[in-house]
Formats: sequence, structure tokens, C-alpha cells
Amino acid sequence: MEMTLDEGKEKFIQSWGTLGSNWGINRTMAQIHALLLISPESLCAEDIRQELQISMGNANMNLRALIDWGLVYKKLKSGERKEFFVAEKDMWVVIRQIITHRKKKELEPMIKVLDEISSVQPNSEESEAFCKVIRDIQLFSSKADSTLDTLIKADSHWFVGTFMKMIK
Amino acid sequence: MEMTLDEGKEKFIQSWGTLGSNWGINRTMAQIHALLLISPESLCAEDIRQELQISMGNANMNLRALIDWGLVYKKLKSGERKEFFVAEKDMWVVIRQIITHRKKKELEPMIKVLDEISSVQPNSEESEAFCKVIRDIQLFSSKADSTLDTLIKADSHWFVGTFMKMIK
DNA sequence: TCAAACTTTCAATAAGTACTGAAAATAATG
DNA sequence: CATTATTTTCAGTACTTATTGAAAGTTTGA
Repeated sequence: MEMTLDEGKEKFIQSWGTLGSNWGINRTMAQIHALLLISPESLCAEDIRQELQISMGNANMNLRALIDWGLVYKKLKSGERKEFFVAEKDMWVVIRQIITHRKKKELEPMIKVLDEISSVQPNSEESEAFCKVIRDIQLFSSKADSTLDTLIKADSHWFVGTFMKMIK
Repeated sequence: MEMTLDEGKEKFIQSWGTLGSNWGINRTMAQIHALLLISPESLCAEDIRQELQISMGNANMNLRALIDWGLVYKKLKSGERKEFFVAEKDMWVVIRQIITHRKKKELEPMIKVLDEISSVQPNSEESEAFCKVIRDIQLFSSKADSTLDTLIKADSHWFVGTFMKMIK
């Protein structure tokens, strides 16, 4: 079934927004990211405001967030006063940035909490069950932590090659 | 620094709830999961309602969701009329269930959308840039899809062993 | 140095999501 | 089969998060 560019763009922007939203990321932020990803030219805040029908404030705040995530860069055009924005197009870098950001914001704080919690003494049936669960989650978390570190450092395009063989 | 069991339980339940919430999962659902994870005995809906100070309706709905995710099981106690609930305690199974669920609900629909979108013809600068991005995301998505399938099938406890060496 | 162009901030409000409580449905018991 | 225990549903409401719009701040260049 054929699809026009405009239909495709619309569908992609909406789907990327929904995906983000399902993973706890602001829908508009994800939509701006989608729009910039598929734009061959850099866009200014006003372009984005118009395309997505949102306010300038909203566009601005989410652009800052995207820059903070390392997914979008500012671009200055000579002769132009306003700022332009371009998305990082290398998918491997995109994924690495997302992993880095979420690791820092969610995995690392969780590891810290588990560490604090593991000072509970296992001296009853209840506290033993508790400590066992915490230990298991710690084990998994620290493994995830080091695996993601390796993944982040592996700047190659591992994900397009054979990755299957890696798991057992 | 020492921590009592009750402090530890409270902190764990709250943190697990926050973690879930950050990843687009109902906070209460995650808290019920945490409570059941660390409970050596099965709990009934009323126990959970009391412990977390929530309504029966809320407890019931989120317990159904947890059962649907394959993270909690119903348990019938002889002599007892009401239902009891136990959490899956094997962390590997827990993670596998979560991956399975989210893969089905988010990755697979996205792959379907990308497939539809890729019928757009690359016959202009704009449509070429668009198709390139879609192809890159497809490449990554299908790799993620097959990797996760392998991961799900690998019923061993790979994650406690040496996993580092797998990435490059 | 002033005015225009543009960006940022944030209080008010809108939109989205989750929770309650009460009523309906279901299941077990005598 | 009627009573009671328990579970489920869902409309209304509360809570959370996202967005607007207007005002303040900043930068540029005439």
C-alpha cells in the first residue's frame, strides 16, 4: 500500500510521540525529535511551532530538553539572527545518548537506594526474604550497569552486525 | 548506616514505584509488585489495601494487571474463601516477563508502523532523508526484536555470569 | 544606546491519568 | 436457595503532568 511523504511524516511523528509517551518521555519532546530527525534542513523554533501546532514556550522547553539529552544541536546560520536546530542523525549515537541519559537518571539512583537498603539485617523470616530480593535486584542492577557502560563505550555499530551470538 | 526492616520496606516500595512511574508504568502497580516481592507469605487484596492505603478497586485493578504481565500469581488457600497473591521471585523470570510484555506492546507495533511508513517513495531530497531515517530505525528495531527474542528464549541466568565479553 | 528580533520563564489552566467508593456481579456456605 | 463474603466495574473526582500565553530577559545591529 502506497503512502505519501506527508502521510508518512505525520504517521512517524505521531508514532514516535506515542512510543516516547509510553516510556515516560514527554510526547511533544518525542514529536519534536521525530520532526528534526526526518528534516533534511535545520529548523527554527517557529518552524517547529507551526509544524506541530504548539506554543513557542512549549517548543522552546522541549528543544532545551532534547539538547540536554544530546539528541539535538543548535546551529547558527550566518546572516540569520535566530537559532536553528538539527537532530543527531546517527542512530547508534541516538541510542547511546538515550541509554546514557536514562542510566544516569534511573539506574544509578536505584543502585544507590538498593545500597542504602541493604543495610537491613536479615534476622527474621521477613527480613531474610527482604534481603534476598534486594540482593537479587542488586546483582541484576550492577550487571546491567556494567553492561551498559561497555555498550556506551563500544562506539562501533555493533547493532547492525551479528549480535545474536552474544547471548549464550 | 543501619536501617530497620520497616524503613527498608518503605524505601523499597517507594523507589520501585518511582522507577515504574518513570518508565510509564502505573506507580501503584509497581508498589504492589514491590510489596509482594518482599513478602515471604502470600497476601490477600485486603492486606495490600491496608499496607499501601489504597482502595479495594485500585488494588484489584492493579493486581489483575500484574497477573496479566505474568509477575504475580493467584494462590488459593484451603479453608480460605478469598484469593491470595504471590509474586514471581526469580528475578530472571521477572525481567523476562517485563521484556516480553513491553516488546509486544511497544516494539512490535512500532515495527508494524515502520513497515507501513517504508512504502513512501524516495523521490525528493525531503523524502530521501525521510526514508533513510526510517530505514535506520527499522534496522535497529529488527535487530532489537531478534536480540530480545533470543534473550527471552535463553532461559539461563546469563545475567549473573560474564556478560561483558559479549559486547565487542 | 535604543529598538527590534528572538528566547526564556512561569503562573494559570488545560489535558491526561489514576483512584475512590458505591453498586453490581460472582462465588461460597449453610 | 438465600445469605454473606469477596471480587469486579465504572462514573465521578482527585491528582499529576503538560501547555499556553503573556511578560521578562537577552541579543543583535543600526
